[in-house]
Amino acid sequence: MRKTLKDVAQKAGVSVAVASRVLGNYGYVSEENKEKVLKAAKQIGYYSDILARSLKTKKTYSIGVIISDVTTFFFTSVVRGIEDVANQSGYHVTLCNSDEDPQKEREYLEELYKRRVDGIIISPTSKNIAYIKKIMRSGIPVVLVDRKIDEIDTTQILVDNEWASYEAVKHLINLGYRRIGAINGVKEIRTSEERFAGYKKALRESDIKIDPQLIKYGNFRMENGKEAMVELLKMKKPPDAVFVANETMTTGALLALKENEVKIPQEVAIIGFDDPVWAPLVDPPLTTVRQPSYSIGTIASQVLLQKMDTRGRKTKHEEIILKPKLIIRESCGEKIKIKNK
Amino acid sequence: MRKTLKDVAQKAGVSVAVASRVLGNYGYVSEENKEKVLKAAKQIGYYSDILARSLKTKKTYSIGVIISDVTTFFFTSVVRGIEDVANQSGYHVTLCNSDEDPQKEREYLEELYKRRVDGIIISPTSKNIAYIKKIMRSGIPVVLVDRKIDEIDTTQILVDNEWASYEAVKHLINLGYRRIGAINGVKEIRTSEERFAGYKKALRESDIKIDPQLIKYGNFRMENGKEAMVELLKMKKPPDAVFVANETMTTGALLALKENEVKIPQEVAIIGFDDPVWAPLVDPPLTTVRQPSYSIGTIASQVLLQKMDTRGRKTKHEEIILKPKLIIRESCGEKIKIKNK
DNA sequence: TTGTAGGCGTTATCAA
DNA sequence: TTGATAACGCCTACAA
Repeated sequence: MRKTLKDVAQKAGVSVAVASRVLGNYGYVSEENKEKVLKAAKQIGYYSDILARSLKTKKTYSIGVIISDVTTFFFTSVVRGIEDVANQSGYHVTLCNSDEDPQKEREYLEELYKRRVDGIIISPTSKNIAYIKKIMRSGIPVVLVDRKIDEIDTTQILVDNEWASYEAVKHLINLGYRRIGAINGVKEIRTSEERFAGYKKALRESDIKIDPQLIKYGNFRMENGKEAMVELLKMKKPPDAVFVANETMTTGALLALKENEVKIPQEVAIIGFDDPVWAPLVDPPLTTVRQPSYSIGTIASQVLLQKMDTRGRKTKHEEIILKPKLIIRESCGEKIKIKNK
Repeated sequence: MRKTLKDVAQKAGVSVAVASRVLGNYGYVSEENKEKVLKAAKQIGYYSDILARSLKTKKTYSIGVIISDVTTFFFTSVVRGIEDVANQSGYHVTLCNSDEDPQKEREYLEELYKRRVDGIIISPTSKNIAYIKKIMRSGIPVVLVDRKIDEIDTTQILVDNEWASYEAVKHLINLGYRRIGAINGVKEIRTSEERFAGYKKALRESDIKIDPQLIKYGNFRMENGKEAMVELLKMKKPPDAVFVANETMTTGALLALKENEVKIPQEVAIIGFDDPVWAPLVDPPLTTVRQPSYSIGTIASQVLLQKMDTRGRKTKHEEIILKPKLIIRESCGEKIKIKNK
């Protein structure tokens, strides 16, 4: 059976209060008793029951993380970042995949609330804003990552999406591409909007007409990227370059290109958001926008830890915006050179 | 402030017992009171406190999962499998990355124990066997995945590693390769041993001498794979094919080949364990051993759920062995054809 | 069908 | 310094 404080106290011949004090490392205890308790605890293999402790102290030393899908490189490294700093401060993280599904997101939020996590880090859909606010009001600090939500007054760790995709598309334009397609994420998500805005801005700036036919929307999933790319390829006049707004859709798009034996970049150039480990290995090495994903995680964790310390104080809307980086490899080639060949 | 059952009861004008009964959905309650309670709970925004409940019921409805690294495709999909079925039964999973570090593994085991998870799924190092047994003895069921440990009497969801790597290496031999290198995982892990055994068996069967110089060991990490491949390439007589024992090391090995501009498979053929989404996209498309990772997860979860139901009954050592599949793409080419070119 | 009250394992107050 | 003892929020005999 599971050992309790009472067992320890009995074994050590002291009261539970004393046992609790030495094991909890607070209050006054004589050296003698301290030793006795420690020894007894070890002997019977006692481990404190966090449930009971939390019930009493109102601290669970756990934080909840809700992201859309651990399966991607981006979130995977955000999570590692979060964990690495949270663990260091003695916090445990419980992870939830919302799969971009507001319903699931809502359920996980409730679950985390019920489990009394001390704080939450979330990459939110835009459908549970009211509930997130409610949770915050109840005293649980929340930090947003990756996706901005104006209505929520807390710290948000973001990436300069518009700037990054602007740079990416401009890169294509500079290389001589003019018919540039885009495979975007779902419209409702701020991140998608921003990346799309960068795309439009770059085209506009170069006086390239925006052709709605070249613009596709997906749900950030592989299949969507694939389908979108297939549609693009099927056009009478397909694009000569494509900007893809995230990692999984890029994988899908590349798969489509492969299956249709389209030469990259000779027939279609491609540039993707997110820079997974395999980007340099594909054929040809993929030019990408690299997000500082691990840093997003560590910063989010640090900010949250701090908020948990100063609980109660009202938090303001605050944005920490990180700059992604364009990693130029070979999937965009150089339109001009290609033409001259 | 957080609402409690008492608040609900007060609001509904009944006793906490009644409120508890309707919210907990058990026992007798009049329709009238049921409605009143439900309404009150909703109005004040009540959510049960799982901590308190768990303390009383001894059930946390959460299971702990310890794997080496969520960052890999293999574990990522094992975890998705686990979660998908656990969630369906109302269980929550808390995830821990041990990074192959026995110390960390031990800490997480303790943490999960303290947090009173109802069950544990672990892909273990071989250093905490005694502690795992102790946890099991205390009544928490444990299921092992991916790595066999003879001394632990519980269900283990495994993959036929020896057979799979035997098939992989035989594939290379059939294609005409004779100088076949191996980049293995750490020796202490059963999985590594088994994969290495398959390699040896295939060579032996074809009367190919096993050259210790061609055999490298890594810690399942990317850098290791890279270094090992570099060493292999530096040999006066490098291998003409290499078998790599897991995904991350394969990534590293491919990176090394790329950086050294080694042509695959003309100069060195390569075959990797694990089949990440990007395998078909690399240059050339990678021949791999695909493990049924998602199934490993779902099965582990199902088995664990069942064990949690029949708690107390003593469990036996039992192995569920799944067959991986060789996915032939182009990274092994055909030695003979290459020679004839 | 309802309500009272004790207990889950800890922490923490207060008197000794 | 120590030890009773009252919470923490919930469940659940048991009595009514």
